[in-house]
Amino acid sequence: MTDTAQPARSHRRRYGLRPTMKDVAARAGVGLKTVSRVVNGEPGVTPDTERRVQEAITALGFRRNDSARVLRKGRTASVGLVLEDLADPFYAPLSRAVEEVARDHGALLINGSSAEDGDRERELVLALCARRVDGLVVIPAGDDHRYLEPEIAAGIATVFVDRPAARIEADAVLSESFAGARDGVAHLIAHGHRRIGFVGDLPHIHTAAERLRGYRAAMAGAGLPVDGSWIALGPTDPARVRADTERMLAGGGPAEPVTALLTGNNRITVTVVRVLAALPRRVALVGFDDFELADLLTPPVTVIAQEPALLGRRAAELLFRRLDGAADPPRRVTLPTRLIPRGSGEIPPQP
Amino acid sequence: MTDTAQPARSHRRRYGLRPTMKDVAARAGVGLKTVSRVVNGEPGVTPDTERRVQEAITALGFRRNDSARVLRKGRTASVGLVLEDLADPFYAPLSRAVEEVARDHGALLINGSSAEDGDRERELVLALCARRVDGLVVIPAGDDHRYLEPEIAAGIATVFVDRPAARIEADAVLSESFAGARDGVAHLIAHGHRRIGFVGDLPHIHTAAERLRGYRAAMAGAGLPVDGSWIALGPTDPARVRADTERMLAGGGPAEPVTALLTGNNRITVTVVRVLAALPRRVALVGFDDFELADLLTPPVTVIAQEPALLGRRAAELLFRRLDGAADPPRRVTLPTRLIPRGSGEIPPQP
DNA sequence: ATGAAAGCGCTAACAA
DNA sequence: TTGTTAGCGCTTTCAT
Repeated sequence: MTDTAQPARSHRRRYGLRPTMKDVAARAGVGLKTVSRVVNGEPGVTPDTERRVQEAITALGFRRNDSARVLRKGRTASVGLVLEDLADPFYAPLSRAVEEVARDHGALLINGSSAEDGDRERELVLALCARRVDGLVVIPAGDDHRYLEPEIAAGIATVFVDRPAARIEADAVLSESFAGARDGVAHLIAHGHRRIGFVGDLPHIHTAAERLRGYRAAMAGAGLPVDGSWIALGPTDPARVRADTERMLAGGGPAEPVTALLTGNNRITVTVVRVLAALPRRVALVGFDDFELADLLTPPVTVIAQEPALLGRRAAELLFRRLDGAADPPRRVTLPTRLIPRGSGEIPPQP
Repeated sequence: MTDTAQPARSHRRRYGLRPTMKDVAARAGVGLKTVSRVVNGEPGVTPDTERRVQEAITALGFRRNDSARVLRKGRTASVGLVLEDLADPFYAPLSRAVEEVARDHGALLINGSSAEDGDRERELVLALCARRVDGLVVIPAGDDHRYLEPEIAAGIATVFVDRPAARIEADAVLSESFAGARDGVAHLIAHGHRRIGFVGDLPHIHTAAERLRGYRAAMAGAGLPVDGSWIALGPTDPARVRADTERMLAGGGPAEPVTALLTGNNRITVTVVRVLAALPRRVALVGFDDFELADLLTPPVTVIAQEPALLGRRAAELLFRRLDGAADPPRRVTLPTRLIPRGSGEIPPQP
């Protein structure tokens, strides 16, 4: 028996009487390298030897230690994904798509939520780098990614998605936020609205800024003035959105209240839908991002749809292209959005 | 300069001119161990030496290689999560909660989707074990988890969540599927229904079987017969659910059509809501799992709510308790469900 | 306070 | 076909 000397091996982990290749080799009566060959399916082992090794493996419950393998080979066959919130219905399909592509390339996915906090993003990214993930897909929260420069220089491929990197050149896969928002507002204008509000995300977030720009462009393009009170930017949490929206709809200031709204993302849209549902007056609504059940609400919600799964897939594909050696300069891929009229965006202005 | 000899070091990774502690030590003019002390914040380094080491670290862009560290220390400070689908709105908060707890314990989360396929689950779990994750949280898809025995024996703590392990004793955190379904059906019966259908998941899935059992128990408890055509089990994909539901609502057989439905999970509920929305006749509905916007539909959907985030948190907490050495026998934690009446479950029977 | 040596479990290079 | 040796980058142990 090999495993009787337990107390003497106090340097092993508490539970960890993990057999190693050496143990397997001893048990099978072969050399270490032969075990390695069998475990990795390399050629040059007689069927008979292979069988004996396999037996030893199952008898001992051997499982190759990938940490050691990684240390030797340099590649971890894993990629990191850093996003804002795993539980956000917009990011869930994105992360699923990244996982799918990673799987096709034999890689595991390690992921973490930054909670929209730049410091936490940095901490997470660096932890992933310390683990030597082969590559990173990042939905950035921070506003300065120079901390990634040494990592990228050291060979950790990095692709940003949904928002571009700040202060460094890097691959990015984005949706057309500007054009999408502009088209959404133009759609409302085409339906007769002249006083249109925008409830958006924090302005330092790239997509939020772009969508605001799109909103302004559409208004300016139609020669419509924009009152300051028609724009409410802030965190996505429901209380803030609710308060801002109610304030905007109440009017009260010198300007008359808006008759239509553009919302900056799916979380905001859902909260605004709740506010509007409780309102006697009918207010038109176009929401950025599609969301489940939008078509079954009353009225069904008109949206500017992105394809989160496609964002994720494209980002991951680009990442693996880099890992395969593609060395052309950083590229920015942009995916179109699509306006889906469902009802809420076609409500005419009501006083 | 230290990094001029690039071509000679062909054994390094393509990009990977990663400085090591040795490089840092050379540059700072100190010993290797001193660098290790600084990097890990261990005591016994003069402020002056520490400063020199820090300078070398930033100058070289050094980042500790955690693979090597893991190899030495035995612990990876990471846990694995295997679930059915990252993008499922039920599992997203669960995985988020696991991540949160892991983070509190300084661990990273590695996760993968099994796509409800037992082989893929096994493959994923074993890949995670090979990476020597400290522990695993598993939403099982397979029906035999004996393959995990050597891993668990070797010290990889494992907690099952949402569904119990099959054919092994292991920790599990579950919702009360039986009682929840039974109460949901009892609710429909209390509102006058006598012909109630159940549209559920594949019967080999533990929760699906339990919910079916709950359905039957409630019907039997009220002395109501159950026609075979009132039960439709199968995969969650919309086409199947739609077809089965339409068939059930059409009646057509010897039994009269059902006047109310219990649906077995959130994905199924959403599809059934779509079917019912297109129907002239009003059919009562109670759905297992709460879902976003259920309260804004017409009618609002009565649900049996679980708390996915709590499931995840409890599972992760139990996992880390195990990792901290808790060695009591496997336990099964059960969380209650809550019936939330919103309208669809209170519709009286219509012929 | 600091460093030298050994070795974690594996793979690459080279013998036999 | 099979085995031996060196060493991946780090932590541990033990000297100094």
